[in-house]
Amino acid sequence: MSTQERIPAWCPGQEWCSLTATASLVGKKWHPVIIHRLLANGPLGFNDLQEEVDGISSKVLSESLDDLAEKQLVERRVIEDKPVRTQYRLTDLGESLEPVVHAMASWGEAHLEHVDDRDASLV
Amino acid sequence: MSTQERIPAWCPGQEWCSLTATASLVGKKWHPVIIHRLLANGPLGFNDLQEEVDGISSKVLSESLDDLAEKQLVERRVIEDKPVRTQYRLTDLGESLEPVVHAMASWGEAHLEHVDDRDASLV
DNA sequence: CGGTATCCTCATTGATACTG
DNA sequence: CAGTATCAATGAGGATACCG
Repeated sequence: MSTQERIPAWCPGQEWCSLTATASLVGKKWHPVIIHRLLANGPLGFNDLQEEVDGISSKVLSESLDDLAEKQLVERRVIEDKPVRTQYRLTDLGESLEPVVHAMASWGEAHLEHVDDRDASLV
Repeated sequence: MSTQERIPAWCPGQEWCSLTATASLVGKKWHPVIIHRLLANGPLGFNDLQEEVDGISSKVLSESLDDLAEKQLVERRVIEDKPVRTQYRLTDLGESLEPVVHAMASWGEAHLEHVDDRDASLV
């Protein structure tokens, strides 16, 4: 994979390029959740993962996993038993996102929870 | 602002809700950059901010700031001099995102830089 | 079980121009 | 300086169905 795909073309070499590049990974709707689930529950099959990430369609999950695999954050491993199984696991690079995902989750818990105090009708 | 807008409706009360909620703030293309610039360079006027965030159109900057203000991460302050000036600054809630933005920027620097070693034609 | 293939809708972005 | 208006383009996401 080339830099072109990792560093967006419109990013004009600023100080914050790496920030937006990270956002383009972690900012996708389902990517942080998928990473979070794989961090928590180890390697998972496709359908297991779909249940973990409740609400995602198989199409979007498939596309997300393709994207994550292309970015070398997730590794797809086919187990050649019968019936054939598939496992998705984080690569080392993917696991290295743990602090980022953790920071995001922590912030959400700390700062969105007290919003619920004002309007606890949901959640 | 109600919980409905902060916690996405499709988020089924899972463990990772707060994660996706954070992602919906920090995952927007320009939001982390705007926050980063405001963290680094204090209060800024509209046009100053547009220069800091090189490449953003005034329309998108305006919309992003509206969004950030609505989420109480950024405060808009009109200075009633002549000519009228505007200042955008982070709220306390906005500043509390510093660890998240920092984690994202650090990860990007640490893990995208060595990609450039393989293809240093850009950046 | 582990996906593709369609089709559709809506959100986001961008370019450009214009205003008080 | 600080935006708004308009319009076009893109693409992410969702619903559903189907396949080996």
